[in-house]
Amino acid sequence: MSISPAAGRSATIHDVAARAGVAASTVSRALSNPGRVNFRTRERVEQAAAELNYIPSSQARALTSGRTVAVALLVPDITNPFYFDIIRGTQMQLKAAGYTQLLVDTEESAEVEAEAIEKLRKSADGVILTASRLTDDELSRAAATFPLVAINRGVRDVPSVVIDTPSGIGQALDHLVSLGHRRVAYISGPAGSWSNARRWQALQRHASDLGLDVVKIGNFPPKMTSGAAAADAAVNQAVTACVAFNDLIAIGMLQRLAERGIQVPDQMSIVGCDDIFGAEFCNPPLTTLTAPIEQAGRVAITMLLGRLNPTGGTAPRQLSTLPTHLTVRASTGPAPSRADPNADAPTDPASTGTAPTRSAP
Amino acid sequence: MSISPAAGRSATIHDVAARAGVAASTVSRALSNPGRVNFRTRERVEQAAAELNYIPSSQARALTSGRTVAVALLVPDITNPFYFDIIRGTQMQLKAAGYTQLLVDTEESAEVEAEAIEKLRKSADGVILTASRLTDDELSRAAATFPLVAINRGVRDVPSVVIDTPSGIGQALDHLVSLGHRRVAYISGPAGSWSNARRWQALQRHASDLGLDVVKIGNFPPKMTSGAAAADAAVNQAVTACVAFNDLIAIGMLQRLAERGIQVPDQMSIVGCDDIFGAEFCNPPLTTLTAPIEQAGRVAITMLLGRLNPTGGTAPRQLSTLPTHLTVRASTGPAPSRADPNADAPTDPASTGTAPTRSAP
DNA sequence: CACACGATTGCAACCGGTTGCCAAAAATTG
DNA sequence: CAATTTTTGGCAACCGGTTGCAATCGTGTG
Repeated sequence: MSISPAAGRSATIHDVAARAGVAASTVSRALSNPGRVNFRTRERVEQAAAELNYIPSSQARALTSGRTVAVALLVPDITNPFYFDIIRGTQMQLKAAGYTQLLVDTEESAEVEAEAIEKLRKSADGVILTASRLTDDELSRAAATFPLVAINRGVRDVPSVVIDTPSGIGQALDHLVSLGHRRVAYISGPAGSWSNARRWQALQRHASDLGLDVVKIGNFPPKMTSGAAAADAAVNQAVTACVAFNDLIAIGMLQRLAERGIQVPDQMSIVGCDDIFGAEFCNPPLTTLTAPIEQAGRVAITMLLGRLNPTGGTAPRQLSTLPTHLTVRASTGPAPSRADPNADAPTDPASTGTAPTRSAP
Repeated sequence: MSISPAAGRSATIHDVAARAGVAASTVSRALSNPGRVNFRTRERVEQAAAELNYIPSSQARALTSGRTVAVALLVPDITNPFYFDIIRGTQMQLKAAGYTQLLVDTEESAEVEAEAIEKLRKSADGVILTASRLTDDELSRAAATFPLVAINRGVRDVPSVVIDTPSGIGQALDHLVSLGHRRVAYISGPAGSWSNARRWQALQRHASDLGLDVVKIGNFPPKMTSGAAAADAAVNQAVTACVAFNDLIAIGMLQRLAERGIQVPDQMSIVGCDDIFGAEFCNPPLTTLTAPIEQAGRVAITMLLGRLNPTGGTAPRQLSTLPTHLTVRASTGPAPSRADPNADAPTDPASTGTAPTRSAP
């Protein structure tokens, strides 16, 4: 080879320029703006680049063009398998578009989250927020000055994709009612969670439509370990079925109930939310609200990239709602007969007193 | 405020310089090299920076300093929960050190992997390779020119952290023997996998020490769906126990066996590998080789950062071996009596012919 | 044959920092 | 008090690209 880059260091645009016998600017144009240079010149440049194994520095490019070709994904807690599917979905879509994914754990903290967004402003072209802890106000302010898409958080003026669990909740309740349940508990997730609030709300509304008796139990961190306390509380409340904020808690409950010798679904039915990895093969397999989590990630990226690279014409959608559906597996079954609703639980003679307002068919 | 940055755009080092009444270079030094500027000057600069909410551009900094403060994690398939724990472990350690994680899916392809490494050379300070598909040669060549740590792949001159499954395999086999098993199958993972080869090797060695009869079944992709074929093959081979390449396959087998009405562990014992999320609550809970996966991720990052920021003195370790141990749960049990070893499987009268070389006590 | 215009390509400034080198200022020394 | 150090801070080059503007060249046109 006649001209080669300084030993060791990887080739720069100048090396390519020297080798092709043109100016650096021409190389830049030949590679990123073909048509702006002569056909034959471009060929020479391309060959030189290939020979030198030239890879443009995304850093340097970002400096002038302002585009980093990277998108950050903020999750509150990587530990939660729910986010795995989102990580996966976004990663796939990003890769397809040639973008890089920056993964950031915000530790369930609004402060860390806000700080991360500020930092990312320079090192990413946009951000996906999952289960944001920011206030509505902070959120819409951030969205006004930086490309941003929220997942599972609906706020005015913030593009978002939300998973329509509320409608799924209806299906879940119908299912439970059809199995004869009359008193169900909602196992509440974290206090600040938007999704949690929505689910509880939907559950209340549907329950009152159906004349169901509902109680809300706890606010629990969304972890498997919360399941134990939740399960205990549930049997103590003498409900025959529970709808849990998410599958993690639900699976934790399953474990605890098994430990206590309480049969699922014979003595207690459990419904989860999300249908995460594991819901299908836990014991018993979990009836749950299947959410298109991975798709949510993909859609979020599509929305984000849509506004990063506007293709004229149609403005990108502001809100995408993804449907859920109930997947019935083995953790739900007919309500136990009144005989001994909870052989194992602390006796509570009043428990059957809160009779359903609607009589059985 | 007297001097403020051009409306809208976020503050640059020059804005800070202007506001503090010093040169940009002074600001740079004040912030990154205190001690090089006067105490009072530094204070002024810091205050100006704070007032302007100045955040240095990592891009620009990377351009001159060469350090991007980012580390890439290459995984062959984000779909596999095994990597979730690695993602988590690396993410945690990186965050603690102020680094950013770049997540890349190499699609189980050596080519994509090599390409990614080349790209990353400029945009990351180092790379963690999990289950690399590269040849030993490519790998050590890459490691020679770029900070790199491999997980579960031992190659000369390539810093790596390997999980010592082979020794765990011994424990698993002992366990099976103590339960009376005499003929076990190894459910093989992907053909090219280094870990798979090691596991199979270790299994053979230990089996011959114990006088066990072993067969290798298939090469299966490391997915749950592989479990069905694996399970069928296993019952067909008239073994009473299986050690699977990983938990994913093992769980898939569990499902298939349940489907066919074959009792685990009464008719067939199953041992997994890795102890991924889900192994604990599948049905029955999986006996498996618990691997410190998350820790592996953390250790890998520690090694990598160790060589990125040499602290004089001790050269960083080249190889870190993490122990595993057998976690016995409910998927293993006493070998079925000879009566009807596989009521459900195609009859194979010769199956008991391959008697163990060592007689029972 | 002079002039104009489009296609190409080079020059140079700039993106936002970092850093070697030098000079002014302050402190130390004889 | 002059000479010598030591501090401190500015200048300018540079990292690896991008891009506005101008120069060059070829050719169509009047």
